[in-house]
Amino acid sequence: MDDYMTSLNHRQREAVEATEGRIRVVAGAGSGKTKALTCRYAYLVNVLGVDPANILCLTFTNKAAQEMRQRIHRLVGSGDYNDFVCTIHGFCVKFLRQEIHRLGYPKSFTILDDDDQKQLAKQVMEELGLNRTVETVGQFLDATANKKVALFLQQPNYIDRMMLTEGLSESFDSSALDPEQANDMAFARYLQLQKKTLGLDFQDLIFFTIHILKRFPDACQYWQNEMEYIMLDEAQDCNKSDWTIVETLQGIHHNLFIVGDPDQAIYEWRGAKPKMFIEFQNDKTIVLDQNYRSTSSILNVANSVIRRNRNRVPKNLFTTRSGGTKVTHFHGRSDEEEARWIVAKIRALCPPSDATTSLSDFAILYRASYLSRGIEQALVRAGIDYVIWGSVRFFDRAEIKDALSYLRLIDQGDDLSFLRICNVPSRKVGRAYMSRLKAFADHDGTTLYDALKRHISARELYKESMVHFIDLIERCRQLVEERMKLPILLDQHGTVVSTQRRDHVISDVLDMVLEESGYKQLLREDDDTDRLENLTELLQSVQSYEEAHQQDEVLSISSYLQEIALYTNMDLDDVKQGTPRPTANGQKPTASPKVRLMTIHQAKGLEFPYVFVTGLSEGIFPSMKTLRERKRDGEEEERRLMYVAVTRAEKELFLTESEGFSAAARLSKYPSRFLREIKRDLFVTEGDMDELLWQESSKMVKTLGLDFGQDDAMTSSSLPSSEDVFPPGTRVKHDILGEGTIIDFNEVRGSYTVQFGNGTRNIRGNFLKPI
DNA sequence: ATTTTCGAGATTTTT
DNA sequence: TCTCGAAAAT
Repeated sequence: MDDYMTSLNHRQREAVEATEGRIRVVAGAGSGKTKALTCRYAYLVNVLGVDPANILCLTFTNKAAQEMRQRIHRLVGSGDYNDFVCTIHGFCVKFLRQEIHRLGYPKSFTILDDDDQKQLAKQVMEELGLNRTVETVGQFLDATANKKVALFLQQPNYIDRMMLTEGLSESFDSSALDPEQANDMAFARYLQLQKKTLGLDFQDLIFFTIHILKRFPDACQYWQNEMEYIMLDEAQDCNKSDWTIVETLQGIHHNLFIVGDPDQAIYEWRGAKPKMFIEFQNDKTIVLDQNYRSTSSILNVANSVIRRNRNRVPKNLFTTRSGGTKVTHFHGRSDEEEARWIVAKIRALCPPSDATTSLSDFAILYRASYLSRGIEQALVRAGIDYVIWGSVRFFDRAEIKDALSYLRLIDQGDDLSFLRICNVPSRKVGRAYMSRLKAFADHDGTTLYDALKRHISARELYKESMVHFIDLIERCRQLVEERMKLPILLDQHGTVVSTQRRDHVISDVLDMVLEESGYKQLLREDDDTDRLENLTELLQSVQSYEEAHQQDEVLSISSYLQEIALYTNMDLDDVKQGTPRPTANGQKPTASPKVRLMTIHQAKGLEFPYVFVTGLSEGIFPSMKTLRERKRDGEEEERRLMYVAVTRAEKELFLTESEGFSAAARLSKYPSRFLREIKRDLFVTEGDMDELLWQESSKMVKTLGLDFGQDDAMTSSSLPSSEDVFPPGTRVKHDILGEGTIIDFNEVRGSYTVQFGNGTRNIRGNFLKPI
């Protein structure tokens, strides 16, 4: 601990020791922000003696929470304490498991993922006869989400009424409605169906938490009291509701420590409010601007990118490590050439025989996930191992969801899991059969599965395949019940002796249901080894869960399902118990080192020795769509994204783009403004580039009306970068006006007031040469 | 009534 | 690359 403290610089130390009150830390990229946070947590526990149960430490992603937990663990020692090191959603789940009974929900409420919501939406649309070509399921869900927000803002007590049967469950007759109303009917129906599943989506987790905090003062006070110290990471990416929760929770102790970087705010598109970080009422602000990550060559590029943003609090990152290899720009004649160059570069820097560099030192970043395609092809051709980081995530895979749905059906018998797997593998039930079954269920007021069980012998429903299906589910349920009755045996030391049969109940049931349902057979017939392997892995992860919770009274299918519910978009390795942890820079210990491909958003918070930022073309990055929809704000956020990308690099940075036609942007590709904004002498260009193309780009941008500069000084590369600001008194020469003296520099306009022989003029820097 | 097949279209970012 | 919907085949 003490060692750790001495390794901090004085600002970091100040942050660690500022435990009381409202503290804000502005932490630039690579300035040791996580170090300060984890160390502060350890300081609270080890030096102040605060109980970890009273510290809330909120992160932005599950991955970040995971890493934070591990680093804290190393500093604080073992113990079951890291309960409240989590994402905001993770906190809400913990909160709601304890408090949601106030709203009439069971504490075992489920969390609805995208697929579940789609399922619900489809059902609603089908019922109300909404044409899916007019409005897709996705659009329907977007609209529903928006309506939910509006409803919550206008009348948050709708949540109270959710559980009352009146209010939302009138019978729906869509025929006599005009389209406008039909939409609201669909919305109401959606809420009604959702309520029936006793499930909350991600947004509900937040809303329900806020609602309970507001409506039940005793609950609110309890939690305010518990949360003696609150830390909030990535505060610039929090939205209004996130802030509401955090500000409410700090209501008694007022110890709120927030960390963020307005220059890395890249989630405004989904409602983040970086302004709330900037305007945060605080007792003390600490700025961490010493960068420990990158060389100065890289940092100069980063600074010269971000200083173009007008809406920003000025801050310049610095490093004591000067020099480093100059940043390289590559211009390809086609996207294939761009990809080939990247691959060749990697080969050159990391020859197969070399032990000093590893393929895992390389990251290839892009604006949108579909851009990985071309690069992948080139990598495959060159025989370089790569992984696409966080693309198709383990728990998002169809076979995993199917398997978990079987488990959920056995445990809960709910409609959503039933709908997902009742015909997988095919039991020859289609739309017609399902609507008959639905009629039975509606009539009885039961779930689909219960209705099926009860009426299977009815003429309309009888089907041999379904008889088998029911039989299988029932046998699984019996097995679970039988096993759960077995007591946990402890010896005199309190250790578990013989729970074999009980321990493995979840994995045994899972195995049984996948085998006997014919699900595995289906995959074997398709020779789908990948998916079979995934199922094996799932089984193993269930087993390790069972082992980790051996002594737990609550070990059950539902506890397992609840545990993984929030981690559904993480890789299996992160969820598995007892697996090796990611290293400090977010790398996963993989058997063979691999180049990593990811979107810039996914790269946030990570660092790599060698970074390629690819697809730097107008319309792709910055993205045309963003520019069109959000104008200048959009452009500034894209620029911050560029800043994030650039600051990922430790040793060397490569910026690549190519000519050709961009299908997404529907136009020919030109070098991105973000490239053109960097001073030319900060990077070298490789590849065969026509200087004219470079010049053309800004014209092209202007014709499209997508340049948001307030005047020419901002759009062209004339804005002087900090290194070459002429101080007042400098003698300069102008081609036409002759020699003069700098009087002043106007930061906003990017121009100098110059005293010439015949009076003063405001002149932009690139028209002036020092004498 | 259900399943299969085929072609077209669309692709940001996350909890 | 993947998803979705419509038409053809069983």
